[in-house]
Amino acid sequence: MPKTRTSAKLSDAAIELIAARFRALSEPTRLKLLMVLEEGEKSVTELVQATGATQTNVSRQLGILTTAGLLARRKSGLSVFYRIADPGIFDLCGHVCKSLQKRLAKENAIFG
Amino acid sequence: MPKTRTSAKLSDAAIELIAARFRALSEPTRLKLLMVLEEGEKSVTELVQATGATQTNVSRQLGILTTAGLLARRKSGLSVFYRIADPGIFDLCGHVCKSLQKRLAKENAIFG
DNA sequence: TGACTATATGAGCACATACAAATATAGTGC
DNA sequence: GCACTATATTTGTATGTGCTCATATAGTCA
Repeated sequence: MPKTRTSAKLSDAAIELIAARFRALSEPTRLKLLMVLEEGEKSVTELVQATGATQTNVSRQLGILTTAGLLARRKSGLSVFYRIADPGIFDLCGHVCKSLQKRLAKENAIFG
Repeated sequence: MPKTRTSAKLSDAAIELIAARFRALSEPTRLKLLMVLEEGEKSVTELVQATGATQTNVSRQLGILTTAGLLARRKSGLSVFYRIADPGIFDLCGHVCKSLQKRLAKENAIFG
């Protein structure tokens, strides 16, 4: 029996969904927001302060992350609080970090 | 003791590297190439046939994936063979798939 | 060398999107 | 209602990039 392949024969629509999820994670501004939110739920104002980005841009990127299903929204009075909807993201980031470290170590070894 | 956060206080440069890796995975054409290559090493011509994309575009996307460190190249005669350099990618795709399935199931449950 | 095949690259178009400035919306308290 | 605050959206601009057509490069074989 052949080794199982996880990604064989996925439909074009499924592939597009996967690509979209990666695309949501492909901007530093959005990654920073996610990392701040790893501490816990935060208001837009807090996120503006934490990231140094403009309010306009923070709102927009939060909207993108929410539409992508990565964040959840909760309104309370004047404020809107965002929180991580899918903690699995951090596993992804962790994997990527490990992979990058391995690659850089290999490149260093060549020139070391 | 607080729960360990994997992504706290990463430098801007590190965050940009992570974003770049996700960006490399954010296009269906490139995901398709990776999935075909999961079967094993393939020439550009084989990849053109397998994906239905133009030769120009396949070459270009293979270049991007190689620069991103996801593929490795091997020349043999007239042909160039590409292979997966970092099999960890498929873990990433698997995680994303599971996450998407969970989300879709939840959305279905709401309307079911 | 010349004809042929496989792959890569340059130029240009079309489209997406990150960002900012200004404005709109929604909620609070007087 | 009015002033005030917090968040979202509209508009415009600049930049990035996926794709294609045409061409260049590299290798094989006669």
